[in-house]
Amino acid sequence: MTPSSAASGVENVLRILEGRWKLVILFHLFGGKVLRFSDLERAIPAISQKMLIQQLRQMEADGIVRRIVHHQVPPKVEYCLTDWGQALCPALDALLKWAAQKEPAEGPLGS
Amino acid sequence: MTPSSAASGVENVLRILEGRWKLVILFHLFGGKVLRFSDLERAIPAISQKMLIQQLRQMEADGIVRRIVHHQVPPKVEYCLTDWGQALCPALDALLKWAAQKEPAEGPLGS
DNA sequence: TTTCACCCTTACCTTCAGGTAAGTACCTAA
DNA sequence: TTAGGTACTTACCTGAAGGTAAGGGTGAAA
Repeated sequence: MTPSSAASGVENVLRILEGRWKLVILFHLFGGKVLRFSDLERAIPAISQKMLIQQLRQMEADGIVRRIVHHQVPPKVEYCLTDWGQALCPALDALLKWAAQKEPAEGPLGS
Repeated sequence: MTPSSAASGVENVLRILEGRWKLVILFHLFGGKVLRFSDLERAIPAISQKMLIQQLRQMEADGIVRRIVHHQVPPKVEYCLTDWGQALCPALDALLKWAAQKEPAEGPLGS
């Protein structure tokens, strides 16, 4: 495994997580929660409808979010995580723990 | 811990890793390797000098890369990872393992 | 006096993620 | 006939990341 191949493997993962709102959505759905489109709008007031649907569609295409359509009037669409999406939790936790390890005394102040 | 605060914690980590070349540089330095500027240029032929230095400087500012200047002519500058930078390895591994877990049979083909 | 290796720095341009604002389609209720 | 709720879609704009190309400073070697 070369540095480049390892890097591109991680890049593929990051590409799934990148996007201004994906992590927020993800954390709202962690724990098996099932939310409607309008629930997510309310939970994330700063997001526009365009962005919300765009991020959800990408996450669905990536296989971390499942979309459930109920054919009703008015329409009802629910979103939840796939098993694979749920499995992200420990990996993100590892990143958080790494961030917490940082030694504060590292002033790079020398000229 | 709210979904938003958890998300922003992870976002701070991703901000360190984002950047077209940072992961490639990171994987070239993993394992305690110490490389000169020109070594990195040779190792990553597609990168421009501007990008190489830009990414290295950001990684240095983030505290994952250490820069060692030898005052010589011609100049000699070496780069290696900090302890904290090395500690990223297992966290990235967790992401890679997560990616490997993905079930192939997930065709979202229904209309 | 010109060339060379090395490590950057600067100016300029292109691309694209993400933002705003408005429109669409459907049926219900008044 | 009009208003309203829900889940999108579309058009347009902006800022920042990243790309290219070129310059700069040093001293040894030729």
